[in-house]
Amino acid sequence: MLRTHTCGELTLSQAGLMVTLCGWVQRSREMGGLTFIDLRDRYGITQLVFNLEVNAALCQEARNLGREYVIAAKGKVAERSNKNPKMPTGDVEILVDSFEILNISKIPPFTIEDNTDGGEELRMKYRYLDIRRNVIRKNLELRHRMGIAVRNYMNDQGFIEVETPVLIKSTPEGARDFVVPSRMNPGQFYALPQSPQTYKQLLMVAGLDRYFQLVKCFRDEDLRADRQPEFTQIDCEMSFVTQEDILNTFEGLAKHLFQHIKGINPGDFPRIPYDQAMNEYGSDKPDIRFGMKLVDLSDQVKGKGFKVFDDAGFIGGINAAGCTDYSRKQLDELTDWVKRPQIGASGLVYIRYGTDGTLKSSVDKFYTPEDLKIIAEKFQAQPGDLILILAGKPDPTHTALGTLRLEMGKRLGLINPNEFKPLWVVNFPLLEWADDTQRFYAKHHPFTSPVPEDIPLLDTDPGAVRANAYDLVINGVEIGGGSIRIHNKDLQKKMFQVLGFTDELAQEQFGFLMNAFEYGAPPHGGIAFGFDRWCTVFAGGESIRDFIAFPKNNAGRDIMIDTPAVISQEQLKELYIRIADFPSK
RNA sequence: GGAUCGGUAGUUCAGUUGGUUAGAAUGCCGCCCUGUCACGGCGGAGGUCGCGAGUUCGAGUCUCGUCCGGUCCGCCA
Repeated sequence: MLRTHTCGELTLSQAGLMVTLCGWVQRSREMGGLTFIDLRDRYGITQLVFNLEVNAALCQEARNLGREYVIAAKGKVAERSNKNPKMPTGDVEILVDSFEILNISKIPPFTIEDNTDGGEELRMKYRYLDIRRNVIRKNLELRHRMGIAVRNYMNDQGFIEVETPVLIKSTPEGARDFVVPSRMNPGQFYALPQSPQTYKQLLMVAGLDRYFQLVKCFRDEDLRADRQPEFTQIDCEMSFVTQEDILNTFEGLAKHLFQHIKGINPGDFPRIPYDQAMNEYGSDKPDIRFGMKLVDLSDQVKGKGFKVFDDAGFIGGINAAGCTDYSRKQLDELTDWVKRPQIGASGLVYIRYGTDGTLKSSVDKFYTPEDLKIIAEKFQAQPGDLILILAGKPDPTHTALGTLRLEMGKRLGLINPNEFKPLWVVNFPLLEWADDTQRFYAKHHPFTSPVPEDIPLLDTDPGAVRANAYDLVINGVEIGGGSIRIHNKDLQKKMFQVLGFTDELAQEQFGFLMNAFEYGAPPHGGIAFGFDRWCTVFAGGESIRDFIAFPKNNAGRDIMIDTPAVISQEQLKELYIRIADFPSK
């Protein structure tokens, strides 16, 4: 070993000891006759001291050390005359006898500090320097502890971790697949898994009973702050279980993580049906850290001559309590905000409940003070409150109100970043109708079982069929989701029919699964959690990129190694691939 | 596919109705300083204002195009 101790562990109890430390030069301070160097490694920072009077040559050498030089320094641990209570090693320093430069460094393009001056792009380009910073390193350490805690809990519950293939088969449903050409099978392609879904079901047919895996998954879709093309799932499946069993088992996992990582007991998780989540929060992943629930006004406000409301399929609002000081200008700004294409509302109606008890609205032409009073009562509004109302088609208006609710919650400071409110959303619809392609799509995935009493509806009213599916939501973030699966070949076949698959296509794509179901498939179900997101939520982070060692940017590029990149003609030729003309950049 | 914000010193940013030599902080370099720890003091270097056209006597500033980055909608079973 080049070192005897780390830079984070020396205290007064080691005073007098000869030690050797290795690390990076964080910063040096020259005081004329004295030179101080902060030496940093993963574990902390220890101060090195050089005294011009004691060893002039060594002190001069130390003054030539630049930021991020890597050195090994040998010396005696000494009590400081001026202690620094802000750092764990602040009681001691090393009186350096000798040091060796293990490597020099160019001046880093940004400062390696908690509050770095580096922008996002630069930090990504020099990610290995970014990871030297406490912030990112601590994120990766949190991720490590989370992974260990997950494996411990799952192991204790009798789950076994099984690795499933990464080179699999492309399927038409769901996200776009990343594909990989096969040299040995010209013209044919593997796909990278969007999830190990079918494999874990086959492991249930195989009798493994309880499976889990911390596994990389891949989706070739456009990215966001919370979406990467490759990401990690905690993928789980169990046999001989009901939905109740799964919710209990994995509420246990979540509580275990809350306990061991955050040191908190979140209590039992509420279970909210999908319909209720949409009606009350305008979202299937509600942030229930604050109220401001949606209020349905559809029955109250029609027939007063206001055409927008009379023509709307749904009129609803929220009570942004305490916004009485919102000026006309702010309300106009809020109106523009909801009219942005991202939200898509056509307008915003407000009712201001003045502190003097008067009601003033943007639709006074159509509604008497008495009308407004009745509306205000529906919101349980108090003097000083501000009611915001949107109208339009039911689904988009609920969603828009949900977005407005979150925005107002943020603006009013109702969201406590240190609070955690997990919940289950249950009873999702099984299917979703798509107008453009005129067919149903699986809301979850095509292996999700319908609620048994709704199975007859598959023939008469597929859109009304509820699924045995559930999501875990924490603070408005979808952490995971799953379902009880179909384990019956005929029902699976029926499901593919409803989704518009011909029997031939279903057989071609998923024949291996349906065939397996003919050999004694047990009832089973499971769940998968977004591991990166869970880490992000626990740390109160904004972007999952800060919890991934080497993430991709918005365009799916790794700007550090500069990929994706073109490959050689020789490689293409081996793969029988010719690049077609494409719009040049 | 669409919306929107940004690109100026190594870095993070400011830059007025278009007008002299483009600024600040920090970092970097040099000198001074024996108890600093975001040390301090003095001095210095450092710019293709992303790129290309256009308008203008004159463009960091206005227009168009383009590239790059951030956020969001669509998309993400």
